[in-house]
Amino acid sequence: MVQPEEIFKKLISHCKEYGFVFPSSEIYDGLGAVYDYGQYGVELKNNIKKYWWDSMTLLNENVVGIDSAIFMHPTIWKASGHVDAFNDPLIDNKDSKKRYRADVLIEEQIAKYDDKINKEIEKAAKRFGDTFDEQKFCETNPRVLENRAKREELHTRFAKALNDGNLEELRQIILDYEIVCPISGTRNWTEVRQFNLMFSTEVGSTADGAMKIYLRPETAQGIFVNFLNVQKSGRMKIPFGIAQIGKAFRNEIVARQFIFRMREFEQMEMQFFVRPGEELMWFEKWKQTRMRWHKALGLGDKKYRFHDHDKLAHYANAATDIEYEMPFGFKEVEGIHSRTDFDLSSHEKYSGKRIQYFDPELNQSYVPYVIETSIGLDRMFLSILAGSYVEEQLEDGETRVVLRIPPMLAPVKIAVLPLVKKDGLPEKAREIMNHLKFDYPCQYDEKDSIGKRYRRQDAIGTPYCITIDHDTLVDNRVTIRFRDTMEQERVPITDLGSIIADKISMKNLLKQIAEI
RNA sequence: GCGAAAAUAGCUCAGUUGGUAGAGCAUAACCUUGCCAAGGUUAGGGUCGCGGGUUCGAGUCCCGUUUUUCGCUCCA
Repeated sequence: MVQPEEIFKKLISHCKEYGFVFPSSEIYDGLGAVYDYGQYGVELKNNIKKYWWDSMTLLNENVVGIDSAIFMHPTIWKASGHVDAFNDPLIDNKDSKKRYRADVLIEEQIAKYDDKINKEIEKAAKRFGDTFDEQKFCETNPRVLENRAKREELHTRFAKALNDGNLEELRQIILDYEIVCPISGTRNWTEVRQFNLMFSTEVGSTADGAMKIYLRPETAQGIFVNFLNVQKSGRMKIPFGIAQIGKAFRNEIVARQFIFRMREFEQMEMQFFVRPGEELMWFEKWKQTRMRWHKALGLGDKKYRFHDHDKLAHYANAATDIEYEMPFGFKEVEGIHSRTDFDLSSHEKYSGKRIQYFDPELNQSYVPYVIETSIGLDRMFLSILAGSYVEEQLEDGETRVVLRIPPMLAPVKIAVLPLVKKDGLPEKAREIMNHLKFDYPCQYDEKDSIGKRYRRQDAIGTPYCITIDHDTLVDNRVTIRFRDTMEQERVPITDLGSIIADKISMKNLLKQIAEI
């Protein structure tokens, strides 16, 4: 029994060896958590995009697409909450391995001085009864004075460090005041780090005129800020959706597990705008629709599950993940969130523009509620490879490595193989390929034995191999060999199109999810 | 970010107490063969992740660093 962990390692090797995924900048030692897609990877990825895009825009009359810029006005990220939510100075205790906000630790220390002072005052108040003069006591009692001075000194230092954004000073304060970890009780601290999720850059050439902008950490905001544009120019009526595929960037501190968590990644998002009060009904509807989309690929229904969120984000009133069983456990591939009117309202507030929809049936205006479906394209890619990669034991004891990629997503659909590279077979093969290549991604191969060529195609997931032999020259029939069963069938060349077209047609896949 | 492990050819790996860099598969050419990783001949490909140190001498020992995997942590 091969461990899932082993399979994952093999899958990563396979991705590199067969041109699906390469580490970025590899000849310069690589760049952490960034990957490039190779010649077959990009085809698979494009096919996944097409499946998603068509399922959104073709199957739903009321869903349209956009492609917004990665650069956006910086205020957008204030409105979305991304700027404020991630500006905390954090510090780790190496013994307990717990992470704290450095400013909170210091504030707690300040509170301790306050406690000490208050205790002195309470004690004195009990002792002196009605004659107790708190102000005078505080001005004369040495212990109170000492604690007050220390508190004041700490507070001044702390305020200055915060103001200057001086992270080293924050750490020094924690060391100087001998602040310990509440759990381990030790002072074994790491550096203080500012966790900023967003990558920033500058627009404008000179330091004076330069404006700090961020690479988008999600594609959703590009849809929200274009809500009015699309609604008005497309004469869209609620409910309707806007779909988008694009890159997003997050400066993850821990980015790992191959392409599962990358710093640069691609999202496929659809924001569906609905009447307030109807959002949970639509949430449920999209939950089912999206799960159907996943399961239609045929990787196995048991590999998918919902994970409903108990703790909801500040903007959501319902949320679930669609998880896929990766070699390293069930992991989120897609998120479906009921985002309420948080985003549009926030943009109304920050932009000063009225972002509302006049509903003729209700005869009133409102800020629409939003159901978001957001899928990580790279994770989807990984789930398909993980679900397709098989090391198969053959009857003769040999093993073959085969990628059982759903045929409509496979990077190469057909391999055209002359049985031998002489006697006019290559010429005949070329002739057949020249007919097929306009409709299907084909690959021609005449090197090595036929068996070896079949295995090479198995390794990149090509569903159909067509072999041209000596008889072909006479009867115009070829052997078609099927990837998954290894079975062969002899068919007329003229039938090839009809045999293959059906099986790799995206249309049939879409029909599957539309009809239910 | 903390801790652990690893890094040698495109891939998987070997490399003896420190003494001139290896295999299998893959790639390319030719011969032979022809339906599931065939055989033969030949060729290309590695400053052993990078930088220091110890040593007469380092792939091998020590330190640092980068990258990857795993555990913990984080993921609005």
